[in-house]
Amino acid sequence: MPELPDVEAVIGRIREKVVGQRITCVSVLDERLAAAEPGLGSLSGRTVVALGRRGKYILVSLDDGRTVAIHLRMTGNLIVCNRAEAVHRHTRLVIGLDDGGELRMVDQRRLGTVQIARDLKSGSIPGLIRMGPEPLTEEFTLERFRVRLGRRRGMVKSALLDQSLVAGIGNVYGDEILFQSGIRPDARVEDLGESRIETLYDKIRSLLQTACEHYADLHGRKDWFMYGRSRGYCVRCGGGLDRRKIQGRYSWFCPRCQDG
DNA sequence: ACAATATCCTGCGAGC
DNA sequence: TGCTCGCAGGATATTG
Repeated sequence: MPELPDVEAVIGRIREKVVGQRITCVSVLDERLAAAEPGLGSLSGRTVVALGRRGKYILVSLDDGRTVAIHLRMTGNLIVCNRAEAVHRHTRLVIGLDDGGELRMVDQRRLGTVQIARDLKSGSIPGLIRMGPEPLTEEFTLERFRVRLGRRRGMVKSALLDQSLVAGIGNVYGDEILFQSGIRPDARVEDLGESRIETLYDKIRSLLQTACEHYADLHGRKDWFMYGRSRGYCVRCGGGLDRRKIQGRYSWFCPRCQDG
């Protein structure tokens, strides 16, 4: 489920209940998770000093300088609840907290990952090494976007899904951004032209910003492409949507409203 | 360099 | 009822 705004929402929901807490115990309920990161038990006794985000990664900073990088992939979620509460069927990791609460990672499809880095900058988390600029910060400038986009070819949707170009965009927000920009997902990057590149840049920023700010109301936004996408029609012209498989997943678009 | 495909997983609804 | 198929808001490796 999570793209940049979703990851932000998860962090916002749990931050106050986690930061400042000392970890009392760790139990890994999924063998693959345990095998991929054998050091999870060593988190016991440490205190969480901060919660952050890089791309779609949730970064948990500890008092010993280490960072736990959590990626929720398709179905992952983080919740904080009292230890007395029943453990949901798909719970893969439980981190006990000082105050009697528990941070739980729930992930139906088990594609989510948890990795511990001794030092975030050491490059021990492969997915973070070539992570592109954060779209909602000043490091993501039009100029930088233009240059990086200019160096590549192929379909625009592929470019948006590439985390090394811009961090945090996924399949759904990618479609939304392209709809707002009036650009087809299978348009070629090399054919875009200056004005469309600028539009794309603006929409990436404005859309992600709006989605983060009004995250709770997103479901009811009937003027969003996402709303019509799940129903197969265009929220602007009312016509039927087309879809095309790009990067192994479907991109939805309106053939009338997205011409470029 | 890019595109298509397979892979990692589970579960849901559609269609037979 | 039960089966198979396609699909799901992700990332990566491999092959053409």
